[in-house]
Amino acid sequence: MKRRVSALLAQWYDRGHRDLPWRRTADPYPIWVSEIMLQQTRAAAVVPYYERFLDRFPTVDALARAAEADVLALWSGLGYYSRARNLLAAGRQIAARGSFPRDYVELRQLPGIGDYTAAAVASIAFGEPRAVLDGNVLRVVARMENDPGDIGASATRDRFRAVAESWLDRRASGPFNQALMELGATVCMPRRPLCPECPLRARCRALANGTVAQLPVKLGRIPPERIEAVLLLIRRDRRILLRQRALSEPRMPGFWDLPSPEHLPAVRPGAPAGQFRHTITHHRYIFTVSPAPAPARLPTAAPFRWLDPRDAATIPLSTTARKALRLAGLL
DNA sequence: AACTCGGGGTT
DNA sequence: AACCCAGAGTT
Repeated sequence: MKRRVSALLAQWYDRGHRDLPWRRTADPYPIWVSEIMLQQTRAAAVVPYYERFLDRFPTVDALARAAEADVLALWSGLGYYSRARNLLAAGRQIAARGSFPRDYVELRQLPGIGDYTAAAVASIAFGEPRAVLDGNVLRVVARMENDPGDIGASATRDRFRAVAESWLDRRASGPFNQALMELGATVCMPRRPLCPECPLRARCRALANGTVAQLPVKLGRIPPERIEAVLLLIRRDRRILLRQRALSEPRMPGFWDLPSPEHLPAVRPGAPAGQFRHTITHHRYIFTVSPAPAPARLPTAAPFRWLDPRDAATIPLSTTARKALRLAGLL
């Protein structure tokens, strides 16, 4: 007697799963916010940001009225800041329109909502029968089917999506999708998966073939690039000199950061106070933090301001600046 | 299809 | 040091 994948998943999920805050609501707005924060970000890292964000912006109208700098300040440290900008832009579209999008097609048109997020919100909030395809699902499908296709290739994704859709419980798509992702996150993990505990082990072709550890296949990895840079720690009384990144800069436009020597050529950096590492995608930065005397006059080419570290949570401050201030014992 | 996102936890 | 995470936008 072969039971459906969805039945095996549902029984396993109902026996116990992580208690995540966005699973306690049926309101599409917080579900949407959670899905944006969860893009390329682990659930455990999202939880405190999610709580703070919804405390500050409890409704889509409250979000729509917010200043972008305030949204970015709450996002500061979570990374991938275009998510926050797109979230705000989409929230303003929704508020202007007067109603929350009601299905996958409408959701998919909003900035920051791609195939995954549209399917996730549509299924979890509205019960629409859409299968999600995220990193967890790709891994579970690759192993269940023992499929060595490159998960970065569109042909593989189309094939895997068809499998997920064939499993989908159309009457309970939200719980089904969450159960499948939960399985990938807590049992069918990238390394050292817990196959003996897996509710799908009897149907897993990779387990039967002994190829679990080789799946999924992901080709075309980019080698990391090492970049060294200096951050200047310039103090006046209790305050620290910050420089705002230009709106035209590709990375983190509008964010406040510590200045570097190229921004203040007249300043002579002192002996380093320390170093820290910072990684994003394939860039590995090594920052040296150097105290320096305040310049007699600040250049006018870039906007500067003085920050009392106690106000650090109120502005969009880069994580590198936070790390530097923490290293210096100022935060 | 390739590339980028100035994160960060886990192994 | 890899690996990769409830991905999306741009070129």
